Amino acid sequence: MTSSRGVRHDSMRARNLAVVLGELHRGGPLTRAALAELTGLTKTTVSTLVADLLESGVAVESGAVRDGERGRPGVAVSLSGHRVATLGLEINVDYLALCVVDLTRAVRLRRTQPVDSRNSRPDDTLRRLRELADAATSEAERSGLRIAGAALAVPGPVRDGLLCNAPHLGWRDVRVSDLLDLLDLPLAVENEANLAALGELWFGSAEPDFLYVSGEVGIGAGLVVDGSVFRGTYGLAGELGHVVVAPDGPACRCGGRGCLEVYAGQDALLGGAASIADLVALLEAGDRTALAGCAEAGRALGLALTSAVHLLDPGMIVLGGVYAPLFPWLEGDIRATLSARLGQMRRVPPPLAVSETGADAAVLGAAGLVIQQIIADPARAPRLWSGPSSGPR
Amino acid sequence: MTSSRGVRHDSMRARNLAVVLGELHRGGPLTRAALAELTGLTKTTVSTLVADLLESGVAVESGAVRDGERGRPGVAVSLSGHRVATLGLEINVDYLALCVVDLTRAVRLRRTQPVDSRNSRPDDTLRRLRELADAATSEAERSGLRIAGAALAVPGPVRDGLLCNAPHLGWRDVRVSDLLDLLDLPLAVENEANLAALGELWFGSAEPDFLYVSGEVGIGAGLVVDGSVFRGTYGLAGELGHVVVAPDGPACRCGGRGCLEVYAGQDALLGGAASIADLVALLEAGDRTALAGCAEAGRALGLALTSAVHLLDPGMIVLGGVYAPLFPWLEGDIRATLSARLGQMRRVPPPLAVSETGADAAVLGAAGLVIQQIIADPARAPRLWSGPSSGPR
DNA sequence: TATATTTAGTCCATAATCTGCACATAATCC
DNA sequence: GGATTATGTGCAGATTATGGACTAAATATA
Repeated sequence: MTSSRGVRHDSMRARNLAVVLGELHRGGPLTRAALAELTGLTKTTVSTLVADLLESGVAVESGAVRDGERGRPGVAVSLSGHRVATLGLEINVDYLALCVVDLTRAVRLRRTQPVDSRNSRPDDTLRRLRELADAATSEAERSGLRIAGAALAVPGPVRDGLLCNAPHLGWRDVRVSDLLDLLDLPLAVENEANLAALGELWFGSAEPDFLYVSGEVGIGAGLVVDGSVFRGTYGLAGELGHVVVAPDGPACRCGGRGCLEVYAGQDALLGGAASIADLVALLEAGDRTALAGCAEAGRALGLALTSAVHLLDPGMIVLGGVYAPLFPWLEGDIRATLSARLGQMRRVPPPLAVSETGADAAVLGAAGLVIQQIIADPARAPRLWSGPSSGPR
Repeated sequence: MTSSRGVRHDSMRARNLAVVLGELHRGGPLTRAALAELTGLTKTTVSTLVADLLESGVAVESGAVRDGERGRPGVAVSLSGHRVATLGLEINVDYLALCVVDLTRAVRLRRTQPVDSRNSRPDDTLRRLRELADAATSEAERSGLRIAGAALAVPGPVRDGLLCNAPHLGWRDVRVSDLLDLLDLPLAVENEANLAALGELWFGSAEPDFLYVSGEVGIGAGLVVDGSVFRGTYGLAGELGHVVVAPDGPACRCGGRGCLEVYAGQDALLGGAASIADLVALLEAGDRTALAGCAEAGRALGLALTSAVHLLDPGMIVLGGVYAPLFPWLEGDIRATLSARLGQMRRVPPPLAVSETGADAAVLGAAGLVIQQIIADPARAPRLWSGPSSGPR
């Protein structure tokens, strides 16, 4: 809907560069001939584009390829993980996390630092995060990687780079990007649940359509449709935690009543247990109270997900965060509720699965997002085209 | 996420043609100089592109333009409504409808035929619709319009051109497009609520972000974000009617319990009244039962919309269909419920408004959708470039 | 083993399209 | 009436992709 600019020769080339890079990213190593076939460009054009990619170190030739067919073998070209990398950052309630991911989406570095940021001052937390990031950047550069961009996951909705409201941190309207721009990198800021969903997309199940349910202190969800996140109008979509489960239920800290979070948030789940690990131990031991709590949470999740399925139409549902270890005790009730309530509307309810990424889904998704941006428009990535000329020739 | 093809010279030109056309569509009459400014193309390029548009009759020059500034006045160029038009079609439970809309989105023709299609045979209904469409096409062509494409609104979810399930018609898995392709036009098929939302976008409030709530026998909703409809994974998104309002409420025909439709569907609203007009009369007369029914429906809508706001993050909420005439009696309860429940999460709840389009929002949206497709890619519109050569030169 | 066939990748002349500048045009300003 | 300013067009030149010829390197076949 927004105005778009005309295409000139240089943007045509930039686009074709992106198309070639995109195919390399999707299809693993490919010969120039295969790239020509896939993109519809001629072999000549592909050759010149590939030459640019090779020169910049974004791609490498990885030896001859035998198709088992006759004819001259092609030279496989693939993305190079040796030169370009991105930085994923996360601020959460009780830890800071970071990772460095290369162009092939291989994780090159991870760091987690336990920091209790409940009711913290944003400046302090951000300074600490910057120190972490600086150290990681140096380390990455020592191994020949150039950090081309960064993204930050925060536990709350983000609108135009402004963290609107992070209740568990006690932050409100924090312009996070300003405070971190000393990193001298383009920095994207995004909701933790959305980035965790992307983490699951690129580092987990690899299904292109699903709803990632992030069970933390709060409950968020990130919907991925055809490989990209649905953000809604203001980036506030996916607040599964406050979907109405019981109109006259107990009050929720959001001001409503009977929200999902009241029944299935981390605090509700824990009950008497001190931690999720403890809770799992209790469940394994067959503790009545713990089992009943989980069953109630499962039913509540089933109800909220019923509404979510009707409104969002996810391809599948992936449970992550604290729900991952509790999955065996939640699965049955969620599935039963969904099946009963979706009844006539769908032949089968969306499949239900556990997240395949660990606790660091969000940082991974953050780093992966920047990779995606680079693949989508390599010509605009600032640190890609080093040297005297400032872009692909 | 899906593979995309390389850009060649002809696609560069096609894209620029679309960009220019898009600006004309958004910005009313514009001079070539203004177009050059807006698109970033040179005046020369714009001139040649505009020449193509003028020659094909898609655009017209509409006289000199005085900016009040000095300098040579420009010639205003605008979309022409005299040559290209599209056809909007709708099959609903108790009527067939149709409209012809020209490139400027002016409505050139409307037809509605009351037909009770409850438990009908698809073939019969489609044959009747085709007769209507043929007649309208002839009439449009007599006034010099060329129908360049059509879209059809149906009361049920659509997936890949297949009408999956229209409970009120009693249809299931009907390949609607096949049965209508005798029209010899490209035909898109889409859910009634989604198209009604687009109708509201283009022929109503013109806000770029909103959730259109379509109250009919069933309750659907179409979310528009930045001028385009959100469809979910399989095109089933927006089923507001089956969002859970009361987990243990009365059974719904969908198999669930306590769905919104049970409280606020047309049947529930009508209560004893014979029609919506009757109901309005009762409400105006202060009938206790009718008022109580509306209040309950309003509260239920408020609850379902609370969940919808959390999950979809609409810019505003527009009530259409039978809710339009009942708006005065629903507004208060909906607003109160939303405000109370969204409390801490948002500074203000999304604005609530009545639809500005009448009952024919869906047909209008259907015709408008085809217009949008033409604007977005004029080079590919089959009937645009008539004459010996089969495309822009 | 020699030759034909097939496929990969490069070279170069050609074609399509946009740009940049010069220029004619048409209005206002003084 | 001349200076100024802005619009729109013509033409040479730049950029990029194409298409066919050509080289390269493998297998198939005689």
